[in-house]
Amino acid sequence: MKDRNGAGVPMRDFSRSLPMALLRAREAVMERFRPSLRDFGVTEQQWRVLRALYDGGEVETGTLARLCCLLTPSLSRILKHLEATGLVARRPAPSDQRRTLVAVTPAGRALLERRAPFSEAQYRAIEEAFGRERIAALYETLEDLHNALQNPKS
Amino acid sequence: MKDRNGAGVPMRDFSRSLPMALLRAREAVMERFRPSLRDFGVTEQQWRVLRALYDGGEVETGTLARLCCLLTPSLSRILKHLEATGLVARRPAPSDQRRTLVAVTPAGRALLERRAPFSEAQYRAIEEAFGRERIAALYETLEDLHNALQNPKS
DNA sequence: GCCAAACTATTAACATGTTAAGTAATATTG
DNA sequence: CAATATTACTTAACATGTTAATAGTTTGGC
Repeated sequence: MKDRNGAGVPMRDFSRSLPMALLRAREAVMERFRPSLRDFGVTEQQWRVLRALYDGGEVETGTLARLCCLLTPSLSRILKHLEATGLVARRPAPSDQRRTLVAVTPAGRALLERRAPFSEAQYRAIEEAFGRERIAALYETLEDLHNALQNPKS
Repeated sequence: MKDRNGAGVPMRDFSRSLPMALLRAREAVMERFRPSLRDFGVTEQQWRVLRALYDGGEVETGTLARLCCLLTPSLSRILKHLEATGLVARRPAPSDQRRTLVAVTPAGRALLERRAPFSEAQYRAIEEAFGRERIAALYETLEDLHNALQNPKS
């Protein structure tokens, strides 16, 4: 009898909280990456931004926020910091002065390339501990879940 | 050729970031719960604390932090807030004055019971959108991942 | 061209995440 | 039992999460 209150709606078991389960798993993963982030003097979010900019040229702030799963007020502060430390560069978009284009600088790229091996080593350790195929399946499940919730049946 | 830098360590595709994948999925889930949290005037973390206290009596601060996946400095501030608003009560443990015991108050319990139905409704919607069995399987995978990373082969 | 509406980025305010330092109580050791 | 180490919690400082408000641009009707 989980319903200790008599209100008619039994309280879900705390262990069956989907946000908690996702958070716990994420924390377990992040524990592996935090040491090298700390060693290189960047936060998790700052790294996400640099990482998203590595592949190519300039990206609009709004797009960057979606890519990094950051809200624009957070990204605004992060970019201010990254610009101050010379890791990214910003300029207004020529065609639309409202938009800002962001790009990684050579210094930012150098930082990315120095830390990448440490990150990859942890990925190998994680895949060894949990199984390469299970990790791949998890990626797919998580993406499916995201899509299922993002696009309601309309 | 992903290795655009010549450094010998190709950069992992950004879409294959496990922390990002877990975060994106979690954000998609949380979007469903944020409206009612906001309506009831509690943050996600405050709710986690109340939720963890619902089942029973007094819980030590350190235990509560582990249960809620919060760091103790964060929990310290959250408890101060919850105590000030009368949703929880704290007292020093009789046997060890260093420890603090936390319990939910009747007001806190009332809040829990008022919001619970809204939360459950979202769980039903999520299960309908994604599948009850797939959700159950995901819980298990996430717990396995947590355990695999928590307990290294020693 | 003018004005209201929509859009983009930023700032503000409060809450939390993260690491380091501090404080008080208890446990250990010599 | 006194000096020391350890433990539990808190505080501090800086970075980010979250929501609301603001400022500068652009767009669309008229």
